[in-house]
Amino acid sequence: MQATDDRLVRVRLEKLDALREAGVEPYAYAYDRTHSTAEALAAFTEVEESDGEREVEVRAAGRIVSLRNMGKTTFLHLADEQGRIQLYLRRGDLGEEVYGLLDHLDLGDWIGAAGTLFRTRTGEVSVRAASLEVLSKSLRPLPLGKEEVDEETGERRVFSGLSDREARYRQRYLDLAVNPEVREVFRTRAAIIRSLRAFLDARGFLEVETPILQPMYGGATARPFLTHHNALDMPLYLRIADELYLKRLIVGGFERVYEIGKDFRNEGMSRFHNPEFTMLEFYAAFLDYRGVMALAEEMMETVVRETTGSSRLKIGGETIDFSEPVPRLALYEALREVGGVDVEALDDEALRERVRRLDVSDVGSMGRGKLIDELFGELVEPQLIRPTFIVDYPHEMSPLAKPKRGNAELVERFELIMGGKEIMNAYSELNDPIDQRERFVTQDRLRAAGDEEAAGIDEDFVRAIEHGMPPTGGLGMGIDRFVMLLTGQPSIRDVILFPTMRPE
RNA sequence: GGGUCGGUAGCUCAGCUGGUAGAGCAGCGGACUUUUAAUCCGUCGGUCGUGGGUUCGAGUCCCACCCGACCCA
Repeated sequence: MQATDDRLVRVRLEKLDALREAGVEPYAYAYDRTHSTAEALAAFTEVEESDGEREVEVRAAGRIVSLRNMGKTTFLHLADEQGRIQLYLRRGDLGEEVYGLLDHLDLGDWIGAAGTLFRTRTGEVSVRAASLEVLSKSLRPLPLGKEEVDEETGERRVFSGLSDREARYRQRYLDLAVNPEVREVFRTRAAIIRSLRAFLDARGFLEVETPILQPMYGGATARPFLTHHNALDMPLYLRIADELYLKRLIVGGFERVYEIGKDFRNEGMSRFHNPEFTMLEFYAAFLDYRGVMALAEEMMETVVRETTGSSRLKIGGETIDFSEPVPRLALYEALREVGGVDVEALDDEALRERVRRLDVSDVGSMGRGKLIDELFGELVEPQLIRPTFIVDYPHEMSPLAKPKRGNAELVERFELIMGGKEIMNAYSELNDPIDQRERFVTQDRLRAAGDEEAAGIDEDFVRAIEHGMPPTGGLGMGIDRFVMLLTGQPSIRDVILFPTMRPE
């Protein structure tokens, strides 16, 4: 296994030496590029369509991704970030010495070439090279697949290549280098985040950064990662949510704040869960959850349109038009109509029994809120492919949300479910410090009773809102899952550049 | 944590009921001055995930473990 690897590397090391002996530095410092491959192709087409006479000179640089040596002539493809262009090299043009460098070049090497553009007999726009420079010699083979472009459909068919998922995640550089469509996913991811920022910035939100290392965790129900600060000799947690710090900023007088950053949850991994993931949270003074919902709806439509070019998007086989209003459905109603369970008609024990039937572990320790959450997750969520706002959650499940006006059993909260998964979570933020303290105390009791997901009492947070927090609406959104939906990727690992893996 | 599937050459894969490992691509040598999955001739390359076991003989059967994918908790 290692043997072939070593042999391939050795051959390339020999070529490296050969280049140096020929007086060529195989690791260049810079290259004066005039055109990207895409720009070169565009420039040629432009000339061709106008006068058709003028010669176009280009200096292009990239990685060798295909190589066809025909003796005194060589064809190769040079790939840069956005595309590729063919190079046509002739011994007669380059001279013995420069053409001879090709003997020491391989797939995967970075080179720069200058020359004029022309169209080959078979119609491909190519660079007829007048000079050639080695920019970086590769010592390991890239798992490049051969590919064929279908003349009629323009579709690329790749033969071989890198498809092993484990290798793709562990050595993402190879995945990116060899599979251009993977680069596209991450470009779209960046565009989505840019679009979210622009949306919030334009509406008066201030982007802030709050601590990732926290002396106590909170703002969500999840198990945290624990670390230790040596100089202070104290435990620190990696945050599970930004919420409690962002609301402190609302107390401080910033009326609209948001943060996009990593949260960390020490839980199982799956197609939808990575231990570290990216979350957007925003808080806006003077809005309740209805105001947040309106904003969320507009934000979603804007981002979908800006990043996919259309407000229509295909999710789970259905075409969804994000310019249409998102339907709202009360949680209990959803459970009744979609899940077929009338939660309100069941007492705690009957509810527990109903959940037990779903084959859920640890039913015994679950409170009513958690039981309802389980039922929803099992029976309703997977069926909600089209975006749907689920509203009005039980009080018990939401220790940071305001009671619902007219029904103190419920809180003013909504989740956006889409593609069968929770994407957003929002509420009218609890700003009554006395109520907040009581909720924390209840949570603390659950924790003492063995609920590892329940948080403790954050005294400083209570103290902060004792100083007065205006009515505020807040929202959290899982960026990774949102990107999955917008890019059609089946696993969260396909939208995280370096997903968490066990060591090799 | 449980179930299913997978881990064989650098990459992508084949290897039937156990008989001592193969292809394509990449590599190496050669031919070829408009090729494009270039072609043609020749050639190198493997502790078959790891460790045990069964057997005259294990990539193949059994056990344990490691890594991954998918499904379930």
